[in-house]
Amino acid sequence: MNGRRAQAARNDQVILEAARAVFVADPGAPISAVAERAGVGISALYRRYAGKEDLLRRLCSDGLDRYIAEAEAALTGEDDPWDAFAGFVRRVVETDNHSLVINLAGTFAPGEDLHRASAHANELTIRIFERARDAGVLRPGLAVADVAMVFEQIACLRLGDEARTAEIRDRYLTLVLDGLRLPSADPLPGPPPSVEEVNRRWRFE
Amino acid sequence: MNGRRAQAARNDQVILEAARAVFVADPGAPISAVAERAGVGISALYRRYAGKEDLLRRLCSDGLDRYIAEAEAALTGEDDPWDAFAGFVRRVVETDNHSLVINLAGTFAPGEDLHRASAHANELTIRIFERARDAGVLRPGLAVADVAMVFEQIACLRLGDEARTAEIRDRYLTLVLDGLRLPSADPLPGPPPSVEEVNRRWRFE
DNA sequence: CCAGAATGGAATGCTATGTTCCGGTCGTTA
DNA sequence: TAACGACCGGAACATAGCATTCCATTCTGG
Repeated sequence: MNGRRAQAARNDQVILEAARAVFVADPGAPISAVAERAGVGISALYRRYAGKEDLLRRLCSDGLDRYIAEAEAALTGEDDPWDAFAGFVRRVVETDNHSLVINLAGTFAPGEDLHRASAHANELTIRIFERARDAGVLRPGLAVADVAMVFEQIACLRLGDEARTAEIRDRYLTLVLDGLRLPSADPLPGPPPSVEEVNRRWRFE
Repeated sequence: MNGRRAQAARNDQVILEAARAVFVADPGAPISAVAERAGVGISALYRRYAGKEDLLRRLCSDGLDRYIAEAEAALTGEDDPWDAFAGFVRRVVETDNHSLVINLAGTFAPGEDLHRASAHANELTIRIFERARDAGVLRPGLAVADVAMVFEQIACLRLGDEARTAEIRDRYLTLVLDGLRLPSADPLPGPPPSVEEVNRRWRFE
């Protein structure tokens, strides 16, 4: 149970969590900040990842997995289409998932697996969105990609420490969700973002 | 009309505009990017500003002046409290003023004049806000500092080129403003940001 | 025609940061 | 129990990016 092997396994976790925390707070943070936060040396990082880009890819991949898990939960665990939609959005915001994925997009070359995961995430989001739309609880004229933009505009809010930031985000997310749940209101101005527009920020190479 | 003197005067403008454009797009941009965009050499910059920080201060100061001008226009030129409020917010977003001020905050030491201007801007914002609130057109529980957070969450939206970005921002600003104009709705959750919280991001030294 | 303002852009010095390397620690196993 | 090696901390190294300086050159106002 104890021993070098066990510490190494624990470090796997500790390092991932530290990396997540650090890069969510500052996407341009140096590798050394991750090591410091994890309470390990830099070697412990390079033993596990080929380089910074490799770590970033891994974080992003994990982030997508969480997103997918939330989306699946929303599709299977909730009956009311609006509650499923709003709950999903709220949970993604709470876990700060979008901060991570957005901030890191473009800083590394995504692999084939990331593409697939991304496509899957997209598809699930569409299902959640269309279920709500078909139920007639959404403001007219909304598109799936609007959801991504909502994530983005909420994720950029920061105020003081983590707890206060969560509070503030909840505040404005409520505001925005109220604005989305208006079947009788006028459509929003301008063409909605297209999925292609939203995806363009990734570095495809 | 022509000549070295005239070119220099023209360059004053060209450089300021280039700097504004460059730093709005990327707050961490190098000085050389400004020179390139302005089509001048680096010397032309250093002849006018003592250093990067000096230029940033100047940009920020100009930004505040524009903000103040918009605020005063809203207070004197418009009768309806809601129209004054919404129009003001819209114009500030359109000129991308907040992007600049927010992005640059904390990267330089503000001088006494900036403090004064900032206080003035704040005061005008309060007047616009309270006029709308007292007219009963605002959602209950809103605070002045909520306006700053709205600027922030809209300013972080980017999509493709400048024109498309403006469209998208207009789209979500409409969404948010709709959410603010709901006198009968429930108050938003959580304590609103305080002015002090919002100002904390400045580097006071 | 010339003193000097204005400029372009290369040269300089520095900082931040990714990556490598080495000496040390301590389970593990023969 | 003795040596082996996985694992680790962190200093050392190499480099890229950037603010700032410097100087040769251009052009003009008197």
